[in-house]
Amino acid sequence: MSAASTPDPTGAGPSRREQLLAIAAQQFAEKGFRNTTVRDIADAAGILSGSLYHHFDSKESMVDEILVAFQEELFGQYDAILASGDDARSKLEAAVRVSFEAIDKHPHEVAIFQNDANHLGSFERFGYLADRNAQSRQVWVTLIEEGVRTGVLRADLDVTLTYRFIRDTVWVAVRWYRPGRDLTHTDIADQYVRILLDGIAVEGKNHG
Amino acid sequence: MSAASTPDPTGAGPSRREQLLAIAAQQFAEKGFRNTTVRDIADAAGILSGSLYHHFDSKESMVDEILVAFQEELFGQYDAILASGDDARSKLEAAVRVSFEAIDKHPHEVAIFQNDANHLGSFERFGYLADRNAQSRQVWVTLIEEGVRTGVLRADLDVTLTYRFIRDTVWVAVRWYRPGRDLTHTDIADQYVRILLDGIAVEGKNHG
DNA sequence: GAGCATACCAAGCAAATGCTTGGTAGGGTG
DNA sequence: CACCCTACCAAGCATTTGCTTGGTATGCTC
Repeated sequence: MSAASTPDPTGAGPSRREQLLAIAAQQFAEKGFRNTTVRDIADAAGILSGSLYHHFDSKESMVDEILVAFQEELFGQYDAILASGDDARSKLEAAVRVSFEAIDKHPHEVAIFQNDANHLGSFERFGYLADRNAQSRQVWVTLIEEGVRTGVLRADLDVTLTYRFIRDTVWVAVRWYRPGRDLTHTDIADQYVRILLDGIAVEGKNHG
Repeated sequence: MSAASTPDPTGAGPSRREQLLAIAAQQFAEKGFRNTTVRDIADAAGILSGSLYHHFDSKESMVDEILVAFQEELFGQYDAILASGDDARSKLEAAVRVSFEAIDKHPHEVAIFQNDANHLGSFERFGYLADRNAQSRQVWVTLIEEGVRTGVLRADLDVTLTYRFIRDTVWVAVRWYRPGRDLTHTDIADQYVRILLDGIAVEGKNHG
């Protein structure tokens, strides 16, 4: 038990704070933010609930820290894609792939975002969630519109509806995708991109 | 106040029990099952929380009644589609349309199912949720496999992945669809079917 | 008008929950 | 050794939550 109370002087591993955040993220993802008690988190960490308040101000500040860190990483990748000189189809594919990679690397964070962003967003403290949501919409809409303009995507697409279709389809996969099973996130991204772009029907059998 | 405590002898309108269930469904859909308190429901109904227990055994029995009624209606429609003599593509389209119609007519029930089925399913009382989930999977997989067999759908489809793609894409729409706005549920179903079957790319521009 | 059913109130209880307070143990540093 | 920092415990408080209990008002029915 002495190891648990010993700080990490070498700085090699994650700090105790980061360890606790990872544990909290898992709990939040599994049960939702409001349904996770500070005692749940503390139990999972092997300490008492009161001890969490040595590291964090509140339960809210824990999710806050979790979400902000994740979003900064994700949107950094989106920005890089937008700034690249590739054609619209390649950029769209890249954005889908980056998203599935995020599900693979940060499943808890994505799940929290999917399940609790709506509820958390109603508090002033989490107003940035709405901003990030708008930013995400901007990324996808930009890519879709560029695709239509350059003749890569069908001109009769409802851009907003298509945006929702892509967004929902990609992120909702966090509900069933589990790393390390038969299909890798790259496999899934491949097939999703294929369905999204070309549909599931046999080519040339399109109805009018 | 006397009207509220007067039963409906004609049998024309919904019973008080049904009224309260509708109010509960809305609350559950908005805030989730566990995050909705019996006082929330009672407040929305204009009564005290204890009075709810004149009508229902528990908070759980309320969701139970809500979910069972909804599922019976939905799966009755799926069964009718499966039993019809239409071709695979028509049946697949019909199933998608019926699902969007369910979102339109019973948004609260669908939302509860989407958000809380996982959590509720861990209790023995709600074991039927897993059964219904399996039943739903069976419906879609049957339709997809028939489509592949009859040459309507691409033979290289991963059936399971395609099933998840369709299921997620359809039901997650409950998150943003609001009845009575610009797009009707029929409009949305049309476009979703089109994207699903033929993709968003311009025909003949398929890569690979 | 006596009996009964429906719909509700008023009050409260036991458990759970977020958070606080005061204290302890152990290691590093001067 | 004195001092301080990190990490934690022990105990508990105020509030919230699901649910219970005993009672009241209203209208229907015979």
